[in-house]
Amino acid sequence: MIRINKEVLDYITKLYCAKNHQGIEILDIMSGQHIIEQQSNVYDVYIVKSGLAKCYLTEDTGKDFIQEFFGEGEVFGEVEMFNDELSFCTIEAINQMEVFRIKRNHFTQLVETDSKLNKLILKTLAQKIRYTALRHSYHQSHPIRVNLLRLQKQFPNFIDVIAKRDIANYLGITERSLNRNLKTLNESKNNRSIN
Amino acid sequence: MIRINKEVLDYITKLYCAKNHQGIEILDIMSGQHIIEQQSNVYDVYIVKSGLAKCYLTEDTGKDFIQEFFGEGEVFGEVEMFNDELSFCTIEAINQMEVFRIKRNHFTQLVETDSKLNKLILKTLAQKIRYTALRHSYHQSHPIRVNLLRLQKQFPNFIDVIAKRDIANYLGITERSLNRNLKTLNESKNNRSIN
DNA sequence: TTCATAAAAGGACATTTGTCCCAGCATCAA
DNA sequence: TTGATGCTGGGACAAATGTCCTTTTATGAA
Repeated sequence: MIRINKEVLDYITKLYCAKNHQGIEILDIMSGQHIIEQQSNVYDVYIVKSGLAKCYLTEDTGKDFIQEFFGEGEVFGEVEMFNDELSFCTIEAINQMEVFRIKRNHFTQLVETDSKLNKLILKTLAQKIRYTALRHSYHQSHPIRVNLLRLQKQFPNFIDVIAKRDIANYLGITERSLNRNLKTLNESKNNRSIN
Repeated sequence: MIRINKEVLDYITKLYCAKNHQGIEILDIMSGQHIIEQQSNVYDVYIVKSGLAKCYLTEDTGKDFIQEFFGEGEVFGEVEMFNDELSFCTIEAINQMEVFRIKRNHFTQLVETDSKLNKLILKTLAQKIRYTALRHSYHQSHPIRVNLLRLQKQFPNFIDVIAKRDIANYLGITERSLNRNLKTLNESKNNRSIN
């Protein structure tokens, strides 16, 4: 649900300092701001320094589907770069953020010349494939209630950090359905503590 | 649904010939054979030369979730390699296949030294991220009927090539539900042709 | 404060999907 | 032939989810 990548964060931070900020800038992002817009060109690669963003696609039905929540060290914009296509998702800050920004050409050059970064990016992409596969499979194969319990176990306070609508869009369900399940979860929890 | 990657197929075929088969072998795979097994070590990277495989995860509930169908040029085993983890899915031939097999160490070395292959693999990984994101979003945001129409448009004969059970597992629904939707689709088609 | 707006919660009903089960049909071996 | 087995399609009912709508509770701006 909330992805972080400490390895990348450390490496980019090191690069940022070592090269005396050349080619890498830090941006402040307000909550609600769109860093990347669906169906538009992407000219830079970003790495989350602090704060939280949601990555979502808007369908022709008007429904939003949240792919992931990006925390520290998560990279975005790189998929569009390697594919050389328009962005397939929107990246929106859900609180105050700081991000590293690296221009496309500069990032390409870094990946070509810095073999450690090259490996790190290969690994990062592979991780993205792995965890989205695992998550989608789990969501499809388990009832909503079980998915909520799983989130609760992994991120005990997710319900406070992330808006209900976003949680519903992440699970691919309606808010109504989410509420129903949360209610029955709490009821069964209370019943257990009474008995 | 059925992924192919001509660019990779061409490049690997070229490598296979140029290096006089060194480090790359071709394997014959029978229908039904498991090339990679979930939760086990992966010692090689594979590229589909011909035939079709399904890539699926089996959940603790016993349900299978099909990630994708791999056709010519699709790469697998590389995600596990870059992550250095056990396989998260099973790759099973659904008809007679031929695959290229490259040993892990050799593939690592190729990716490090052959900058064209390096770029190709980066692109391949990025494509996997992109199309799975698009597909899952579409599936979650549209009713089954619309998803079937979409498959029908993209792969007119998918219903003949792929078993019903596999289609259901790909869409994350039961066979019963798949049948119902297929039936109403055909009925509305017949009604249109009558009027 | 007050008003406007958004977020959260849930009632009522329609629709969809899942579960369980059975019938029909083909295949194959005894 | 006969019986066993597996595959497919679909009926009937239960359960889950979506849709629509109302009420309440924050939240923020004027």
